[in-house]
Amino acid sequence: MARKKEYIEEEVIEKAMNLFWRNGYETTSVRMLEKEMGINQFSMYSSFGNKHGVFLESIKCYKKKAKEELIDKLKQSTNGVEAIKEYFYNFIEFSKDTKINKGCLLTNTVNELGEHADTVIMSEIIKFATGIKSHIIKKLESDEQKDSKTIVKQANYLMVSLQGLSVASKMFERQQLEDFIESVFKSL
Amino acid sequence: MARKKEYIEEEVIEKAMNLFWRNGYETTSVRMLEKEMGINQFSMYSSFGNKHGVFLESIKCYKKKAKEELIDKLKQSTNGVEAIKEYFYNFIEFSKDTKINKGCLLTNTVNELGEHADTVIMSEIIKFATGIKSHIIKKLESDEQKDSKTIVKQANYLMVSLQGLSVASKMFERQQLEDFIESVFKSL
DNA sequence: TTCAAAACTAAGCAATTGCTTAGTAATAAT
DNA sequence: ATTATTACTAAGCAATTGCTTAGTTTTGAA
Repeated sequence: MARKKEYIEEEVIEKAMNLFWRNGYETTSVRMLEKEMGINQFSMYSSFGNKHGVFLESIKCYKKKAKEELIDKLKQSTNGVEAIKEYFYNFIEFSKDTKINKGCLLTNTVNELGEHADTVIMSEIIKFATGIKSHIIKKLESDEQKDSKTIVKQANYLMVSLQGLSVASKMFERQQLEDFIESVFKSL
Repeated sequence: MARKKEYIEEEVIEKAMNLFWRNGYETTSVRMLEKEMGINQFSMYSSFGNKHGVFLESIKCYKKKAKEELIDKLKQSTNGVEAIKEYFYNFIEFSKDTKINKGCLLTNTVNELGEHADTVIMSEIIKFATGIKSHIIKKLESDEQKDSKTIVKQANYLMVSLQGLSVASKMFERQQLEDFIESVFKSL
């Protein structure tokens, strides 16, 4: 009855996501997306509505990828606090690019769009951050000695440190990042 | 012989700087700069060459302001490591805005432009970061017990933490930021 | 007062932005 | 084979981008 799509939406969104990850939202033009995704603007707009829609799906794609490559590993590990440290190191690998790292797409987005960021996108980001935090808390709780108050404080500390690692990975050398991670976990 | 300028370049640049600080480089258009600076585009271009030139001068203006309000205080203090902690707290006040903080203009810039950033601007940023680091090292050295190797490691740690604070201040509440700062300095 | 130099106003430039639309091609139930 | 439905191509839309330029006003030394 109708013609078939010549592309798989999930596949082209992953390409879009990588472009947004490298360049940010504003700097990524629809023409660039066209080329990278390998589809026409018409197809883009009929599949995802507008540039914003492409970005929103890219965010979801990123979350899925980060879940598979980072969060699931954290969840499965039985190493307690050491597992969180591994998460930090895994993140550096996860965000690797040509020489300079790409950071975390979600952190990049908040940093770029700030309060101008769409509420739907912001809620996606907050949900993700909340998820990571609760997993960190679980790992901290495996250390019996800690009371709940210090656990919350340490979780906050680790979350901000993670942000720091994301930004710093875009400008600092590997050694400095490792120094940072080691120092962060020395105090726990 | 010639007509007088109706504006003071230093004054209009400070206004431009505040706009860049709030919005970032790309999102700040020449029309917005026109309004905020209170001068015509022609004047802008004759004084500063192009948008990039306005930005470069804004960066210099930011560095000057940060020096006066943050770095000089750090330098003058005799509180050792405690002085660095005060620097962290002062930074939060320094970057305050309506509800959400603006972060550090230089960190924001690296984060936005990444490797696309102009080399002149990048060298300005690196010079600034190097300056802060050397001041931090001086304060760390006032603690006699530390050997030079741990001082370097701790300085790296504090620099990345500062980046983290900059980004986190754009999305987290005051309490979480304070928890972070306290945790950072607990381990030193 | 004259007049060249500099600073102003404002209109407009080409290029790029996100997005739309008119026309054509493929699909499969009828 | 016909036909309605959907997906494609590609041209083009208004709006905005950074920047320029033509023309006017101000200035102070000559």
